Amino acid sequence: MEKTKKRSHCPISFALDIFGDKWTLLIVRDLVFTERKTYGEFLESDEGIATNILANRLRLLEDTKIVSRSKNPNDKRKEFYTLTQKGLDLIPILMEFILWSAKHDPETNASKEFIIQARKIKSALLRKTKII
Amino acid sequence: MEKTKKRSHCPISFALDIFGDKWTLLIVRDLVFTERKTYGEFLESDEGIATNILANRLRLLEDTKIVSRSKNPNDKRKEFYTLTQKGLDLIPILMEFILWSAKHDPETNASKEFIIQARKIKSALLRKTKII
DNA sequence: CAATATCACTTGCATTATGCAAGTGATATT
DNA sequence: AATATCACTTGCATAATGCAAGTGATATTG
Repeated sequence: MEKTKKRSHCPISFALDIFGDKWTLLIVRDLVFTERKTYGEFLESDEGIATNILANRLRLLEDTKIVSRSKNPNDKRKEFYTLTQKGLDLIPILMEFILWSAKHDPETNASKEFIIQARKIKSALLRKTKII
Repeated sequence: MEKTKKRSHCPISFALDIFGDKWTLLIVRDLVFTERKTYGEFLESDEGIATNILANRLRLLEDTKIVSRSKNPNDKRKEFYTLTQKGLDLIPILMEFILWSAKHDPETNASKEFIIQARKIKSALLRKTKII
């Protein structure tokens, strides 16, 4: 899989070249919102990523410096994956995904309280800046 | 192409089921940030989408109520595509994509002024809500 | 300490999606 | 009436994905 070719330097196209697929941001989601941090734990996520795809995406995330890996000193078979700053910078994107889906998926799992808090932040901002 | 199957009701997975690919959000980008609104105009975008993929994605965007189409009364060969409210609600996601890429692509095309303004909005918010 | 289990992958192969070029049918222009 | 344009569709080659069965290194168990 060739994920390194850039189609243009449009910032949206640049981002999609890296995480324009159905799996990459789910790994980032697991790193942000769950305790999952090893290969085996990512495999257990509900969506059921295939083993080869997971290995491929972890390599791409590492190549693009979104995650870094380190061996667990207590069990040298295990690798811990953690987000770099570049990866942490994806959190606002994830937040907007969540807000959009919470609004447009009638069966969303997103917790009401989470959405209320996230929306409050945004509306406070919009009032302050008089954009709307 | 089957884009209607939901893998889970995780809001991030729900969003990725719809626009977790390299093309869908580029069409939305064109509708938001450019004057492009017909099939032929989308084809001209720099990234070079294939004709069959464009047709497929426009159908999916229509099926998911993100865009709607209407015939041009002056030239009945032409279809105009426009964003619904659900499609307009994607703008914050696009904005976060732009901010992320502007930060992490050293060769980004994103205009400095645009980024400065977009960042101001966000930092005003963060100060106000004392999140950081 | 030998046998077995676990972990993080890789490999092979079938299925599905994408990319490219060449149509096609309806409408518009010359 | 002939040709051009528009929004697609079709066919086929190539690439990505999904699934099941390995593999090699380290850990655990009897």
